[in-house]
Amino acid sequence: MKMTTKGRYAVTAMLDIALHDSKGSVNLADIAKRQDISLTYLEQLFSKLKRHKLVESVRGPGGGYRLALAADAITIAKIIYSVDESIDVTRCKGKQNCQGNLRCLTHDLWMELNMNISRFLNGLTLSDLIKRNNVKHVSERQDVALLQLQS
Amino acid sequence: MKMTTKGRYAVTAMLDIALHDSKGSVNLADIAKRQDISLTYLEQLFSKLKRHKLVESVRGPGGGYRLALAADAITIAKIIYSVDESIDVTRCKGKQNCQGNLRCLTHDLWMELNMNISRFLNGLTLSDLIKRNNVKHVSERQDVALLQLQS
DNA sequence: TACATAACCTAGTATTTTAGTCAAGTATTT
DNA sequence: AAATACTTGACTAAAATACTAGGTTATGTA
Repeated sequence: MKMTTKGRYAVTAMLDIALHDSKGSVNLADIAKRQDISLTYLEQLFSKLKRHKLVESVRGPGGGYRLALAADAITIAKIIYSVDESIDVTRCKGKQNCQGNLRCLTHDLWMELNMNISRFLNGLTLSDLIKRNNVKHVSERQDVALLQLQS
Repeated sequence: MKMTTKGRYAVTAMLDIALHDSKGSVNLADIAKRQDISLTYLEQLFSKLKRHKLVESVRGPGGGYRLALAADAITIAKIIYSVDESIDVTRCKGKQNCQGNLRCLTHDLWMELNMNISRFLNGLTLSDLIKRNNVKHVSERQDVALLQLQS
């Protein structure tokens, strides 16, 4: 699998929006501060998230991003897929040409692992995460920190 | 997670030994040919596998490597861990210092994914893989190919 | 209308990781 | 002694990652 900061940041940022979308839209500068992610890097990620129709943008003052779907319709798998292009652990991308033009000895093993990971990430949505106590606590801590920063 | 050719090659090579250990020991040159892996690269991997006591080496002519444990006692997780050092998807390596010195918003999510992957890879041994029909078929094909190469 | 705000876009780049190679060993069997 | 096979460590090209810089465009507000 390819599990990089790109995927981690994307999930974190999407979760941040889900937690703060009471105000209509959330701007990237706030997410950047709350989550300690570079603003310009976030912009790149959101260009992909928008292309995959997971968010909608509102331009101009007071604008920002909001979820394009309900939080319980956005799975973690979709988010990671949108920015990382793939969550594949095989070398051949499932094409079975890992040894010459045939399957390598462990091809099916990696395919199984793929399925296992996919099942987990597909079965988990943003709304599932929001409900969790640890997420609530961390989010509250971040909100307080941002307020102190601005005062 | 870090799932690279290192881990994939290691599992493939270990499986190759498990499939051919009737002769006492298997030398790396044969594995390299059967599995299309660079010999010197394999040497590096086996130095780690030996250090982690998954294989034993037999030096001198006719030597090679053999499993240090029964095939049903060697899990895929152990093999990957031996060469890749970790199958972790968090950024903080589980240390909870992903945001300053505190947990980031998605820390627990990645820990859960870690557990999920670990459960799968820990529950699967070399002997499980040997029993599979697709592994048998690919292995037979590789043996025939090696014989033709040598004649 | 001007201006501030925030999304949007295109390059470029430093750093890290990966996937190896190369060379010079050491140990063991025949 | 000679052949075979494992051992070790340093080195490297190429790719991927994680950014930064510097702009443009759209839109709401004074």
